[in-house]
Amino acid sequence: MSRPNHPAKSPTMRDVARLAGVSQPTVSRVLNDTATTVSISEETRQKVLDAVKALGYHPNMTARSLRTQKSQMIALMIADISNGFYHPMARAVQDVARKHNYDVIIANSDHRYDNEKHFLEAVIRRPVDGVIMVVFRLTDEEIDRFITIAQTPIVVLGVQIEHPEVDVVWADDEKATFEAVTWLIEERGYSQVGFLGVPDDYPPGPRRWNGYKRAMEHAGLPIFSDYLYFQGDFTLESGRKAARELMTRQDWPPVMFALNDLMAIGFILELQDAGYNIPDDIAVMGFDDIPEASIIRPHLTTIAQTPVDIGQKLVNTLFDRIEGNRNGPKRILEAPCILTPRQSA
Amino acid sequence: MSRPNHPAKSPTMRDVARLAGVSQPTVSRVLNDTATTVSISEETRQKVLDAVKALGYHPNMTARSLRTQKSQMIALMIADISNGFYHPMARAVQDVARKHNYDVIIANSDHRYDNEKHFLEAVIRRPVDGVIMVVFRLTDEEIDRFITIAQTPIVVLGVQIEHPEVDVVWADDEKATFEAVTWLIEERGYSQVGFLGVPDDYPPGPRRWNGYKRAMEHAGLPIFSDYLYFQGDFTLESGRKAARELMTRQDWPPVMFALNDLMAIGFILELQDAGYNIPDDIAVMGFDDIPEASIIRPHLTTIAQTPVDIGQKLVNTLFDRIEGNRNGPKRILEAPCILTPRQSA
DNA sequence: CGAGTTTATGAAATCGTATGCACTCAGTAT
DNA sequence: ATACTGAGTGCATACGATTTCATAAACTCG
Repeated sequence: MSRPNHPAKSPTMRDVARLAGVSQPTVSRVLNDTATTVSISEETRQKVLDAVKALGYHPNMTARSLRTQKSQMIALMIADISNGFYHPMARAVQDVARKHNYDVIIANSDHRYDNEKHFLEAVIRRPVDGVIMVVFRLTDEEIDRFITIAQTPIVVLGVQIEHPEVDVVWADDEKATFEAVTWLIEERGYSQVGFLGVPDDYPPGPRRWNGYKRAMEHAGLPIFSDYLYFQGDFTLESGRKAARELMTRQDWPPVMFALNDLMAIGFILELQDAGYNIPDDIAVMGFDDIPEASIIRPHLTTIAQTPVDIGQKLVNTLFDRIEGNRNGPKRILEAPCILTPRQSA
Repeated sequence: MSRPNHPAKSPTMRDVARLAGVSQPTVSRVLNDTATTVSISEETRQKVLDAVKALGYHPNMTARSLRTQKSQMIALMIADISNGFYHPMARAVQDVARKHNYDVIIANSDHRYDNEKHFLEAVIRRPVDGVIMVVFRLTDEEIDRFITIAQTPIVVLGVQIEHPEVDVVWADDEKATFEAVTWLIEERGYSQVGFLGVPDDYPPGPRRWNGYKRAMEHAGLPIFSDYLYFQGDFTLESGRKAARELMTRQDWPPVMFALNDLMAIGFILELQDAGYNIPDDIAVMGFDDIPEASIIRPHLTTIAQTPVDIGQKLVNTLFDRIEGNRNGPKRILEAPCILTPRQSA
C-alpha cells in the first residue's frame, strides 16, 4: 500500500529527460508526435518511452494549458439536473467530448438568472475551449459581453439567442404546440383546452403560449384566460400547485396542455391523490417525453423531444468550431418534436 | 455588439500593472490580500483596483493553478446520471463546492469498470484538489496506485473501499435490507420473499443479499434460490426483464424485494403492462426512494436513503481534507436508511 | 574533398501568476 | 550624525509544459 512518508510528487518531463539522458524538449516531442516537421531517432524515442513507463509519468494538463492556451475542457450548463430531459443530453455531450479527449464541467442553473450569470463568470476565470448552455434568462447583450472577454465558441439550446457568433440548436416548439393542441381538438375531440405555462420571461413561455393561442383561434375557440390558464415554474411541485388551484374552480376544461412533462406529472399526481380520474375527469398532455412520462399511470401523452440528438447536435457543432472545421457564420440546427399519444389524453 | 476584428485577448496582471504604474507582483499582492506579512499602501491598492476595473481584468486560473499547484476544482464520479438517486447528491456537492469557490467536473461510470478506470486516469492528467467517487468496481489496489500518483484527497461512497487514506460515506444497507425483509414478513405477513439483485461483483449485491438471507433465516424461511432469485444490472430495463422471466414461471413469491428502485419500477411496469395487479398479484419493494417511486402507481414501498445528506457528508469531508482542517486517519460516516411504507408492498 | 543539405537534438523564451529576497526610504534610537 | 528598524515595492525565479531558433553531426553531391 502507499507510503505516506514518501511524498513522491508527480514526475515531470525533466525527470523523464534526466532518466532517458535527453533534453526535456525532446521528451515533449516524443510524446506529442509533433506533426510539424520534426523527427526523432527511433533510439531516443524508445529511451524516452521506457523512461516514461519507468517513472509512471503523466503530462500535467495545467502546464500544457497555460502554454497552449487550450484547456481541453468544455463547460456545460443545464437548467435542472433533476429534469430527466437533460440526462441523455448531458450524457451525449460527455460521450462525444470524451472521444475528443475533453473533460466536461457541468453546472446547473435551476432556471435562475444569477446562476446563469455566475456560470459565465466562472467560465471567464477558468478558460474552457467551448461552452454549451441551455439558456433561459441571459440576454444577447450579456452573452456578447462574455464573448468579447472569453473568445470562446458557444452553442446554446434556445432559439431566443440571436447573437451572430452563437450557434443555436432549437426545436420548433411553437409549431409543435400548435399541432398538438389542434390534434387534441380535431382528433381527440376535446371541446376546450387549458394551458399550464410559465411566466413570459422564460422564453418557452411565450412561444408555446403562442402555439396554443394560434391553435385555439384556428379552431374557433375562445380563450378565457382566467378559466383556462395556469402558471407554474417547470417543476413537478408547481404542477401540483396548479392542480390544487384547479380544484378550487367550478368549471374545468376537459383537457390540460402542460408546457412540460414535469408539471403535467405533478398536475396528474395531485388530482389522483384527491381521487380524480385521469383522463376521464380531466385529460393531460405534456411536453418533452421524459422517462417518468412512461412510468406514471396513465402513461403521459406528450410531445417527444430527442435529447440525445439535441446533445449530439450541440456538442458536434461546438467541436466543429473548436477544431476549426468551421468558421462560418451563426449556425442554426433544428431538432424534431414528435407527437406521442399515450393514455393521458 | 462584438468586434471580431479586434482579437482582444484577456488582459493580464502585467497589463494591469502597466496601467496602474506598479509592478506585476504588486498587483498580485493587492488582489490576493496575501495574509502573510505584506502590506500595501492604500494609494497603490486603489490605483491597482481602478486599473483592474478599467481593463476588466480576470485572473487566469490556469496560470494560478500551475503556480500554486491547486486547481480549485474537484471531480465527482457518479454511477449513473439517469438514476434519480444521484441528482440531489450531485447538487449538494456542487452547492458546497461553489461556496468554497470550486468548480466540479462530473463524470459518469454507468457502473462500468473501464469508465471508472478512465476517470482515475483523467484525474491524474488534470490534477484536481479532491475527488469524490461512487465506486462499484475499482479495487483498493487501484485506488492505492492512484493515491500515490495523484496525492489528492479522496472520499468515496461505498464501504467496500478499505484503503486507510480514503474517507468513506456509507449506509448500512445490509442491516436495512435485513430489517426491511423482516418487516415484510412479520408486519406485512408475506410468507415468502423474492430477491431481485445484481451480480456479486457489484458490492451492494452481496451486502444486500446477505441482509436478505439473514432475514429469511431469522424468519425460518427456506431460500429456494432458483425460485426466488432474479438478477438485473440496476437499470429499469433489467427490472422489466426480470418480470418477463417471472412470468414464465409457475410459482410466484407473494412479494419481491428489489435491490434498487429503478429495477423495482421496471419490474412493476412490465407486470402491469401484462395485466397483473400490484400488489395483489405480487407486491414489490425497492431501495433508494428516488422521485419516480412517488410517481408510479401504486407508489413504491421502499427504503429511503438521504442523498442530500450523503452528498453533503461527502463534500464536507473532502473539504475538511482539502483545507487541511483534518489530517487524521480514515474517516467513516454513516448515512441513515429509512423504511418508507407506501402502497406497493 | 569541401560546400551544402538534412537529421536529430539542445538552449532559451514563453504562457500568467505567486513568492522569497533585496532594496529604498522614512522614522526612530543612540 | 550613524545605525537600525520596518513599511512598501520591485526583481528574479519557479511552476511544467510547448515552440522557435540555433547547432552539431551525418550525409549528399559536384
